[in-house]
Amino acid sequence: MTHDEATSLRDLQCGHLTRGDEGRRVSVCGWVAKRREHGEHLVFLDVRDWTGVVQAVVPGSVDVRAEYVVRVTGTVSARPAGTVNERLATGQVELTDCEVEVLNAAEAPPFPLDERTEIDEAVRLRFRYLDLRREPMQRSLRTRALINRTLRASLDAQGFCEIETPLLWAPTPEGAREFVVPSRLHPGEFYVLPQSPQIAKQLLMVGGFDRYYQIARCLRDEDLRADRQFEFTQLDVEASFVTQDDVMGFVSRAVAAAAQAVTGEAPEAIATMSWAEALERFGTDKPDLRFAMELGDLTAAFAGTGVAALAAPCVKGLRVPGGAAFARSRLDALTEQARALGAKGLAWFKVGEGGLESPLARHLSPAEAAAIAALDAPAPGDLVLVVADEHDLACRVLGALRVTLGAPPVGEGPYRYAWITEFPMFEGVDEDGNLVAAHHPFTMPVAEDLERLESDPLSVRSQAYDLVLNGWELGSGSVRIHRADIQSRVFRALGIGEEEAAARFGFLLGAFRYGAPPHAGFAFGIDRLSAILVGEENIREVIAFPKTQSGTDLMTGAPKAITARQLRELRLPAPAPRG
RNA sequence: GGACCUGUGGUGCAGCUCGGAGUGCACGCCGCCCUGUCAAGGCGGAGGUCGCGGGUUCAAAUCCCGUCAGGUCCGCCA
Repeated sequence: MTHDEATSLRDLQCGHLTRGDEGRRVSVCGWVAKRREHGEHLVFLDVRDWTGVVQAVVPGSVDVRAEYVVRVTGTVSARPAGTVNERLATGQVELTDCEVEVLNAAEAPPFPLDERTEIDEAVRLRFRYLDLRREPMQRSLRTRALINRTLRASLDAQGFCEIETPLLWAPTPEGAREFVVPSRLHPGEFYVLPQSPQIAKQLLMVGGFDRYYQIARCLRDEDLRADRQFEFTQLDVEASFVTQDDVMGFVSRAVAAAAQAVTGEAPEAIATMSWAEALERFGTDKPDLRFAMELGDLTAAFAGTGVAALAAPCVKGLRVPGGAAFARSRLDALTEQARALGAKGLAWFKVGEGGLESPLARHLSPAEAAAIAALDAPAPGDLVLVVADEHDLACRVLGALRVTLGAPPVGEGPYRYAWITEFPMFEGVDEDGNLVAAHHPFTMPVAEDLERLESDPLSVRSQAYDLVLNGWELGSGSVRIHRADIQSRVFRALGIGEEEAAARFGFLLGAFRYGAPPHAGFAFGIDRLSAILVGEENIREVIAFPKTQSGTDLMTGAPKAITARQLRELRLPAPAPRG
């Protein structure tokens, strides 16, 4: 305890009473967790605050029940022999000769606030203020606060300056769908809420703040998931006169400090892997390194194969330990999943003592069968899944099956971090035939690839890097383009004309004409890091007031209609009825 | 936009496959009893449009169709 927990109403918090306080007459405040009545002359009250529970012994009846807010004044006493409760942190002591002051009565809560009962999440969200009173939410949000202040301390110590940036920003249509805010003073015109402080922080670099950070709220009007809310929080970092390695160092130190603060253990040094290697070995750009099951390459073995289903530019295999025992229905489900991901099919081979068992087995040449049987670390009783297709698709399909078959829950240790580097500059081509930026259009290409920007753009790598933890993308960053000539070439490659660039990012490009330093940055999701470090698989568990998957708030009822007057002031037409 | 899972007193479940009276369990709630309990105990009681609508059937919590809500995922998330 670094602060004085006493207030005008209390001397100690409930969970902090110990034998050392014996004999003191003290007051505690909290909620009644439990009442155990033994007739007119003896009542036990468990009084709870976030630090824990203490037993109060009341000589006589007392008119309280669960969740009443009380101030209890009593004498800290060692419990009589035989009544010590080992399961309670304060179980050596109790408050005796108690006077109970009811600070507020309470109705019976809609669900029990103990930890034993799993409550439907919709009910928890409707009564979130009660859910927050429960121990798991207390632990999650307080751990998140610890992460926040550890990140701040680390970046402060590394010479970073915390700066806030606007929530009301200008529309820059690109990337994620933006939340729109109508302007009252300028009818018909709009602010947008920032998807991230990306452009603002680059302007801070031009402004001479050579190490900036912010714990920033970001807003994206995209569909929600277990790891995605409309609004989420990023540790946003940008620095000048740095390289990719400098930024990765800053972030690695901050994340390591936060992880150590929570788990008590320093994470091992974060491995670095190229995007190409991650795709080749794990079939994804966010590999879960907690388990093996790496993809194997069978392309050479199947070059010129006679099996039509396996004739493709790329043949990849995945060994599933013990998978030979899978029922046909399970194999069918895997095949279904592979098809849903875009594969034409999924070939499976059960590895038995006597050879391969599969509908395709008798069509294989001996060399092909041997290659499958030898894949990875072969053992009888395994299953080998094979996808033959274009290279990236084959890898991604098996990468997804690898996670389905092998990944533990994300919040389950150990924690395995990885830096993924050398991303492709462009993801592919959109409907109009223009290249699509893999990161964002201000990302610097790898220097030695720059000469191919026009001739072979899809082969150009970028100086972008992701931080991955247990198969979740924590965040990403890049070295930014600070030179107008390179920026023009990238815009041109993306099909963004000079006029369009000026309209969208004019103020940024203008700023870059007045001496932009070389700079680079990163941003990672504090919601995701917090969820993983507290052992949850869903970021709603580390957010005080989250939205449902359909974007509603079950407690406030948001979103809601606004009044006709509000609409008039904003010069917005009343919306047409739904349907 | 799409796929799948879930919905039964305040809470958590069972019942649904194979239709037969809202049947059951635990917690909570209300009343009474109880001087060392701590998931206290004992006795009694209240509490349900089985998410909603339609269909099949002599009969629907159960089968079928639709719909709403919550969740997981695909698309989307530079």
